[in-house]
Amino acid sequence: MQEQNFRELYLQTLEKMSDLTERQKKVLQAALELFAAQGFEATTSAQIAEKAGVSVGSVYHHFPNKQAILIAVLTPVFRGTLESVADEFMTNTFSRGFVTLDEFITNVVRDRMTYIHDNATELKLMFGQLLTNVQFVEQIKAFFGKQLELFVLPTIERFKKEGKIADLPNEIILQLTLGTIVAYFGKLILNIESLPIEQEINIISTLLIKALRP
Amino acid sequence: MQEQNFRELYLQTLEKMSDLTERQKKVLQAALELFAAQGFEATTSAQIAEKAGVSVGSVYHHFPNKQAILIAVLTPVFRGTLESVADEFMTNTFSRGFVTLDEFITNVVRDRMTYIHDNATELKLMFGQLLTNVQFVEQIKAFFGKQLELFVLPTIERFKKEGKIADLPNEIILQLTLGTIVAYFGKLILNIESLPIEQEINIISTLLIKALRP
Amino acid sequence: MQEQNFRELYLQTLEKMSDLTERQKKVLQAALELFAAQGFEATTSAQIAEKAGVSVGSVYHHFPNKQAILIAVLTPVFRGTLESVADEFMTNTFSRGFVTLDEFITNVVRDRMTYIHDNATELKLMFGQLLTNVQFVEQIKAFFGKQLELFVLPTIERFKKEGKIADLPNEIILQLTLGTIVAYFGKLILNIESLPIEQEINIISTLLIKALRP
Amino acid sequence: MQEQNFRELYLQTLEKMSDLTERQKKVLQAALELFAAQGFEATTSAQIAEKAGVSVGSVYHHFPNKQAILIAVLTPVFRGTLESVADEFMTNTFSRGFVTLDEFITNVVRDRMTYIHDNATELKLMFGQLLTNVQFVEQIKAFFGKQLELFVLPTIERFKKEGKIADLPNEIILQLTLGTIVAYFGKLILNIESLPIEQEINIISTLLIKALRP
DNA sequence: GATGAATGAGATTTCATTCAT
DNA sequence: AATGAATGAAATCTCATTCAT
Repeated sequence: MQEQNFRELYLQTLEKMSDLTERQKKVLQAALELFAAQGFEATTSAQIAEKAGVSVGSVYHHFPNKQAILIAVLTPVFRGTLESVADEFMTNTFSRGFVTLDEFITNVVRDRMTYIHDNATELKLMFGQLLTNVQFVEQIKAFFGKQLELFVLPTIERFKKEGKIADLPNEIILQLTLGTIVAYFGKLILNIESLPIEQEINIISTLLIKALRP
Repeated sequence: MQEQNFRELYLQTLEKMSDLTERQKKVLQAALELFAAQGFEATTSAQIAEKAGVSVGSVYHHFPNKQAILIAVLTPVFRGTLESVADEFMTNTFSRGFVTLDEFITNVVRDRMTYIHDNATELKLMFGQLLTNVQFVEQIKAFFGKQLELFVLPTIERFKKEGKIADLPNEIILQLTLGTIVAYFGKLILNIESLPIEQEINIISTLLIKALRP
Repeated sequence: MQEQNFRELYLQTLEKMSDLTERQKKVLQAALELFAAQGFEATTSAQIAEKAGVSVGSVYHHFPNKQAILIAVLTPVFRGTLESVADEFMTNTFSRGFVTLDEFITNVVRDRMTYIHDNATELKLMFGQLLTNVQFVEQIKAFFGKQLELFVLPTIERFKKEGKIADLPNEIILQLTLGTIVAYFGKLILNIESLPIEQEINIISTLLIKALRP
Repeated sequence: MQEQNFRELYLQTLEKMSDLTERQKKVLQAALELFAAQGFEATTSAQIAEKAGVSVGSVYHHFPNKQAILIAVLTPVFRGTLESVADEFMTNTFSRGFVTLDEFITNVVRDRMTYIHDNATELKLMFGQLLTNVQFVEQIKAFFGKQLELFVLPTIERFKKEGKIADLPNEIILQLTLGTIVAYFGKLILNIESLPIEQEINIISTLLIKALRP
């Protein structure tokens, strides 16, 4: 991966992402599934073209190279995973003016676990990239850090002040909460049977609340 | 990846793993680092040879193909990750006949977090394979499942009977515990600052104990 | 380059060259500049279309293929370079009934150096083709040979008979004269500073006259 | 042609040029002939490999890309064309302490025309590159300029001081001399019959001497 | 006529693997 | 055993040309 071009390609790609043709969407969908299943390097242009039902030349007519396809695929995942934190937190969780820790935790758990459940393929690709793509790690960290600063940490601080949550370092609270939630993704990947998602959400929420209560 | 040969190659490789020459160790170390950093597919034989300070021909003299190198690298990781559960659990934890949940949890957390801390590179490679290597997933599941059946679950059951732990489904207990522990690996990967490991172990243990107490 | 079609394409192209649309002229101008700067092979249809400000499809609407564009571009160059010899020689030089070698040489030098000066791009393309395009070489030779036979050599012979020029083989006279003139093109290509063209013409003419005098 | 890398590739290539294997020489010889006959862009790796009697992979084992082959081919041409000016001028011409303009001109003409006669293929490639390769033009100019400054111009100046040569601008003297000599190359390219080379040298020398005498 | 998306043939390049030394 | 040159199969990418709109 030519890492030096990542940012440049990213910006170029973003421009074109607003109005994708039907064909481009098919290519991206095919690429997403293949990248997630086999990894980026192990996926060939020919496989993408075939799965998308177009010619290889057509793939390259719309995207300058394979890396651009990766970026075009990652961008919505990236946004969906992280920007939605802001949107959904604000609209679903924070904006409702939660008073109890219970409601807060339950909502966060429901929100994120549902997201994981609905977007397992996208997340698989994202995790794969986190392991080997240094540039991507930086982008994720920058974006994720900002979201935390803006939305999550202030809420946790508020709970601390109100004495509704144990006085733990924020990083530990996040490690416990997110770790437990992300472990749900691990179960999906490993194809381990789970309880029905609604039940999972309830039990996990209860556990986390118990752990975090002062 | 020629998946049909995985098991066969694995067995062949195991045989030779007992007495590795100096040269072979250098190759495996180089391969480990490159696979972890770039992924298996993105790593070329030439890179491995160069990093190991040997010729390409030499690499192929000791290993029949690139996949065999992967297996040879993965095997100790695999064992180190999972077999050690047995060893260490039995020698350090279980065999001592713990009576309190506190001691049990604290020991598990210390054991696994220390392992993660000391073997981040190996684990990175393992996670990468978990995402794309179906055969590997099966092996991991089989092995991990057996270890759980043999050592971990009986202990948890014992605690349940003794009323020392909340009456939760085992999978939830594991999700909470392992998720929180594995999140420590996430921090390492993302290069996020942590507390000193001793402190992390203490706080995390305390939190998990609090969550799991009846 | 499909050489077998060159002549056929050439004849087809000639027919259409008399009445070029505005669009076709833009395409040919763009192609001329790109072919001269980068060479024929290194220039893509897309580049021509873009530089001409038209679509790729439009280029192919007017010309059957890339080679036809080359021919359409070369033809006027070809004619401009060689047919003009006839025109200009007859109207400017020969028809005036020169009596002195001085006037003859000075006029030839002025005529050709001015042409080179005004058509450097076209000539660059022509020289490029002379190096690699066998068909083109044949055409140039045939055409050039005819012009020489008809206009230039008779004049030289006349001068010889009149004792106004040294008794040298014609090919040597041409080598000296044309070589020195074409070297002016070399200076342009290499971006080497020259004297003002009027001065160049005078000095070069003087030198050639001195060399060719009996 | 990725022009930004030309210099870098050039330097890398030079290092390896000192000890070429038999196989590399065959590849370079094949490439030289094909590039000269068809041009760089029109020559495929497969053609080079076939003509050299090796596999395509083998070509790329020794040269990182097609451009590196071009550079490796051009370098000796470049050197042969220009460095030899220094060597041969010094050993054959200048060092003999010529006293007459006649001997000087005759030697230069013989030296360069013989070189052209013996290296027409190499020169064809070089001229082709001069037309389209900006980087190469710069290298040629720099090198050629230096050779002129060091060897040729001082000699011309000496002749001027001694009153053995007409008082003309140096650039004009070069244009006349080199133009006439290079025109010999033109004849070869156009496949125009010449006199026997010894005779050509004599007549051309005589003409140039006549033109340059005070 | 005009457009530019689509394509397929082919070019460049990569790389795991083999093999002569 | 060790080396690294050699190879062929396959991957990425390019581009002249076609064609539906």
